[in-house]
Amino acid sequence: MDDDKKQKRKKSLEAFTRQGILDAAIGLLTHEGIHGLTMDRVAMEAGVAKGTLYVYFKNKEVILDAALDAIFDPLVRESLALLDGDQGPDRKLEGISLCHLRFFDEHRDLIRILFFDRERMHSEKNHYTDSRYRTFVERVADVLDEGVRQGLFVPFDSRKVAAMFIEAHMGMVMQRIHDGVSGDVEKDSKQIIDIFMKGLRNRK
Amino acid sequence: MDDDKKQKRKKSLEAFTRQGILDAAIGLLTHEGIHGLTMDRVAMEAGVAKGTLYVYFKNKEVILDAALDAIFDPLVRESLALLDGDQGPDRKLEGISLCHLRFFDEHRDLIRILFFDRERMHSEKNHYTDSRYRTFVERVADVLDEGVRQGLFVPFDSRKVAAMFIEAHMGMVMQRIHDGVSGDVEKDSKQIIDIFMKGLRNRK
Amino acid sequence: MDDDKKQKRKKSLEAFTRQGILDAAIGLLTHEGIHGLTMDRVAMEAGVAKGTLYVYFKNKEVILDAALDAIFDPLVRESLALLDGDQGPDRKLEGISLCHLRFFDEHRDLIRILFFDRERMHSEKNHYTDSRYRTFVERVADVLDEGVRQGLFVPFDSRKVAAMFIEAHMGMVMQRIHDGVSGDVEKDSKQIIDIFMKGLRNRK
Amino acid sequence: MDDDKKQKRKKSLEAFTRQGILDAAIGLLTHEGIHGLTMDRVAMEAGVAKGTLYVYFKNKEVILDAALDAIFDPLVRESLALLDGDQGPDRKLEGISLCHLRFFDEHRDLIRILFFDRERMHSEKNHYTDSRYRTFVERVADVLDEGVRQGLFVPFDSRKVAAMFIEAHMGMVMQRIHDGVSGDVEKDSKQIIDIFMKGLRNRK
DNA sequence: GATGAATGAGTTTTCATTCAT
DNA sequence: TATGAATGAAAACTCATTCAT
Repeated sequence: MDDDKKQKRKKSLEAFTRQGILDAAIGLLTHEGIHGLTMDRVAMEAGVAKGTLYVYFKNKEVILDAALDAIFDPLVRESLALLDGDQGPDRKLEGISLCHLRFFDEHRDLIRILFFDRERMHSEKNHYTDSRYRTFVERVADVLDEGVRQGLFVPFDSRKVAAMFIEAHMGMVMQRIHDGVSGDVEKDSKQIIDIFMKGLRNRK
Repeated sequence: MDDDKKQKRKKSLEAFTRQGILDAAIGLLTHEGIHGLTMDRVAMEAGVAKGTLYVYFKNKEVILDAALDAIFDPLVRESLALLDGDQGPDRKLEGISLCHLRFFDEHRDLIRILFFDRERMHSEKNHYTDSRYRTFVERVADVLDEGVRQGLFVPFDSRKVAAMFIEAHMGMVMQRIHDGVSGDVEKDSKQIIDIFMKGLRNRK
Repeated sequence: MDDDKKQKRKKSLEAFTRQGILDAAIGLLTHEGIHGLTMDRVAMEAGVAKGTLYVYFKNKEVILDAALDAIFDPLVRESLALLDGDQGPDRKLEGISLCHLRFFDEHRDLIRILFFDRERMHSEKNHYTDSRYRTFVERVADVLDEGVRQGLFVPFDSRKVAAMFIEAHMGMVMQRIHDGVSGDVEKDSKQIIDIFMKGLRNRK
Repeated sequence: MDDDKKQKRKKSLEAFTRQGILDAAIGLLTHEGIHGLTMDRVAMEAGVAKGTLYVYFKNKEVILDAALDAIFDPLVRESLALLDGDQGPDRKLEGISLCHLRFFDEHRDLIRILFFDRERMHSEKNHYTDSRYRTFVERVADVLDEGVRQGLFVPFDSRKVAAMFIEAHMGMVMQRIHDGVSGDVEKDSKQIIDIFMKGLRNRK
């Protein structure tokens, strides 16, 4: 029992340090960008020695991946909750649209990380990295398919359209950032939804 | 006349080396990505000494910029020709759509460069870099505005929609690449156009 | 207590490496001049990796500065001790004279470093560098002023004369080096003091 | 005779180019300092090709030397004229003092070059460089000796005192520059002369 | 003689990773 | 487990000099 306790304590302590490192990485990533993420800075920010990083993570790549996962976790979580919900496909898409626009509106620093992620994503060696994005496309495609099945939409290659839908949001976000506009997310979301709904809707 | 000839020869020789360096940079960029673009590699690939690079280009940044310009030149050229043409807005958008899909279909390696460019684009220090993209957005927005003026489209924030339109293509391209599908660009282009046309069309 | 010991050991070890680097820099500086001071050479001479230099010093500039400080530290220390002493102004000047001549007699290699320092000193960007020299001029000027106040000297622009006094020593040192004479510092010092005392003395 | 003319023409042309290169080097040296003197810049400034520099001068070192000679030529010339004149030793020293102070007052940019020269001067490999300075010391020493012979001064090691005398001027100049004072050279010259005259004067 | 394209050794700096303690 | 001193490969950039034309 004592051993059990000890082990538990140890584990929680371990998790604590691990999380501290991750938090440091996330902070660096969001506030200073990809180039701010050096092992030195992470260690310093996390308040541990450089060597310790390698106790918890195999190498920088792994830290980066974990950090990206953690960063986008809220968005992914909210999106999946929506997609798994019991609303109709159209309402689900609206929800997705809104939460994406909101997320990047609040975390505009993340945009350049997202694009960095894309860069890695499409490099041969990092094929595995795109899992986040891929699953998301699949899930959105599922919703579209459901819409088609319900006779709401005309038939189409749902994954391609899903990708378009998602990227269209990125275009909107970038334009918003460029314009320096932050508020009124709803209107912009409505614009996107409007186009895609009209564009896909099955008119009897 | 002799002098004229000489000068011509010299100039062409100069241009030759310059082009060789640029070609090396382009090759590296497309096949190995941004991180493959080191001055050492460029020099090696171009078959010149490292110092020679600095005779023709002030620094790495300039080479990178020139390479990106050269890479996207055909696309930019074709796009602008279309946009400047005298077709109706709808035909122009169709043309743009098709030539983008075709370009990235043939140069799929370039996708990750494009995203890298995006990354730079949104980093504070390189604000100016996005000129390529920005002007393109503006031009597409102009076409959309023309469509609105002609009563073809309902009114909307043309720049936001333009950004969406362009990005939707990127989504489509990425999905095509993921699917390993290359042919049948027309169909996919039609899909995009279909959505946006229906989505924006003024229904009397 | 164990911890205390450990920390002490660690600190001394750290100081050891740091000093080793500094010694290497000093050696290079004195024996090969400014142009011998490359990071490669310093690392090699200190028996550490190049990267290690940057663990202990931010950049080359800092190493150079630290090395110059270390080199001139004995002279500065002795001079300031003299200047802060409670002897009369005339005895203080004699002391300064003697210790300067002695110092450069023993470290004649350093002369050219001194001049390098001067060179930096008067280059626009390194205005701040001359602090070593400037404070010294000020201090000597203070002594001269004291002499004036005591009625020992006639009034004059003390800082200008201080600069002259110091530089006159440099002239003497250079001439001694040229002549290949090393001994009999006292006599030469007396010569300088003689001129300046007679030159400045208030005759009744 | 034709050949003779041709040769003359050639020679004068040659001298012309040579001088142009030298002028460029001098301009660079005075306005941008030692570090501004790159072969590229010299060639550009002189309006010749880089290779041409090597037709007229063996290497950079030679250009530098020639440039320094040219820069200090007016000062050297005036000084030697004074020293060779038929005034008394005291008047000669006064003249030297004044023309030095004036020279550096007008060409304060040159100070840092002078010190750079010093640095080279005392580096083993460039022993020969100090000839300018050495001869000057010798000449001043001659004047001092003359003064001793005339019973004007007490006996002393004239070369050491000559070096002191010259360096004292450098100290004065540096202090003047530091103070940002430019005018009233005469007063400062008088100060130096006053000290050395009283210091060396034979009082019956 | 004049050119200027090309060179390449040499310089500073960064940073992920290792390893003895 | 945790440390952090040490590493060294890799990167960008400079510039005096050479040499074919």
